[in-house]
Amino acid sequence: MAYLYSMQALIDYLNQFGPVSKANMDFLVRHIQEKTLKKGDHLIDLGQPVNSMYCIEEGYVHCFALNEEGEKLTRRIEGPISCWTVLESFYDLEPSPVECIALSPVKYFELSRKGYDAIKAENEELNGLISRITERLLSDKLIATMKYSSMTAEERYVDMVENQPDVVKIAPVQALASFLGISRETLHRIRRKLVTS
Amino acid sequence: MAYLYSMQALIDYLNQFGPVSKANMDFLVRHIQEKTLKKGDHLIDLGQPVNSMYCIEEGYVHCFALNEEGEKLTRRIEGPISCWTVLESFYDLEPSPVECIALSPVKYFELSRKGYDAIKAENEELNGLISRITERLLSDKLIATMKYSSMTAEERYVDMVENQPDVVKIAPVQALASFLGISRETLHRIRRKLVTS
DNA sequence: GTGTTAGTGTGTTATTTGACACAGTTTTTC
DNA sequence: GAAAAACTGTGTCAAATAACACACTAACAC
Repeated sequence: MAYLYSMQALIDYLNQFGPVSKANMDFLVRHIQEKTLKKGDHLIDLGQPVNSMYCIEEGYVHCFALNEEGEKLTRRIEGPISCWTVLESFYDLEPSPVECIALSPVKYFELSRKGYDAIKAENEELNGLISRITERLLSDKLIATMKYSSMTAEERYVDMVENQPDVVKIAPVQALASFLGISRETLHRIRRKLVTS
Repeated sequence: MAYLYSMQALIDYLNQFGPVSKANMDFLVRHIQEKTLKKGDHLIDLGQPVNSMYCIEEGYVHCFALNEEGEKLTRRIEGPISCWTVLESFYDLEPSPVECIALSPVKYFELSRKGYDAIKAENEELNGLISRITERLLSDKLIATMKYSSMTAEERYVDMVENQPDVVKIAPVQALASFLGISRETLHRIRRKLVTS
């Protein structure tokens, strides 16, 4: 069985997490769907349960909650290539507190909860792989979040410019500012200061 | 085999995460040590690798990093009863970026990495239990951290007063302020405002 | 117990930030 | 491709915050 080029990228990504037999990888991949979004399409709607995990292959999605005034509070801007979901909804079967919309044309992989459960139940090697991936993704995200929380907005912005330059380029200033926890004016001041210094 | 009363509390805590046979629970518990700290004792030293997971049974520990000026930046204040460790050190075998010191007399349980690995390797039920616990603790912590990051310092303080009143009582104002990401003066203003209103 | 140190309450001042305003630009829509 | 909508840059001003200063209190060491 040969894979589409794009699926091969996902397989390479998954193989990072430890050895898996060809048969098991085939089983896993059969549960994953490749989908696309046009700019502005909704990946996740506010208030709907999130029953899938996602892995962006191309493009970016903007995930945000809404405050009382209807302003978008950016939770994350996801791009290639990492697996993610809306944790509080996926794990606790709650309605999603966030809305996710494509900022650009997007190609992504989707694994439903049903597929996720089937893979975990299939055999020991797959169960172990999924556990390792889940733990690694959760702990990396937590470490990154804690690191970010002890930095100033300016330090976080500089970190993003260095580590996620594509996100900084493509994301609307308002979304970026909201993600950094500051107003767009303050982000503007930071940018002005950084270019002149 | 009868357990000490205190160990029974830990067993009850672990049983929340799913059914485990008596034999397996015995096996698990044999790898856990109960220890104590006096106020001011170091649980984790800065720069040392963290090779254990902890579960506080009584008392509180203060975990903090130091900035360039040598000021303590509070990362967490841990009390009964939850399992935790210094993730970035435990998972990546790095030197600990934080120091953990007892704020009061402390009784705690310790599970070494060696014990952790032995339990995971013992059999399927224990491996599954450890995975479920790890995933649940990581995802809960991540959800809480993300929730906190979208709140103001005042909202976070009110949340702590409601959900962790003991921590608010026992923690030094400076540590609490640092945890909330504000100066001790600002925390003082928030407190004054809340009592008078 | 007494001196020393660490921690706390609170006022004043300087800095930073957000809110607002508005013109200029880009993107969408028909 | 013209009109509308959304977004961005930038100045002014008001509010919030950190920095500083210092008196006061609690904890600790001897």
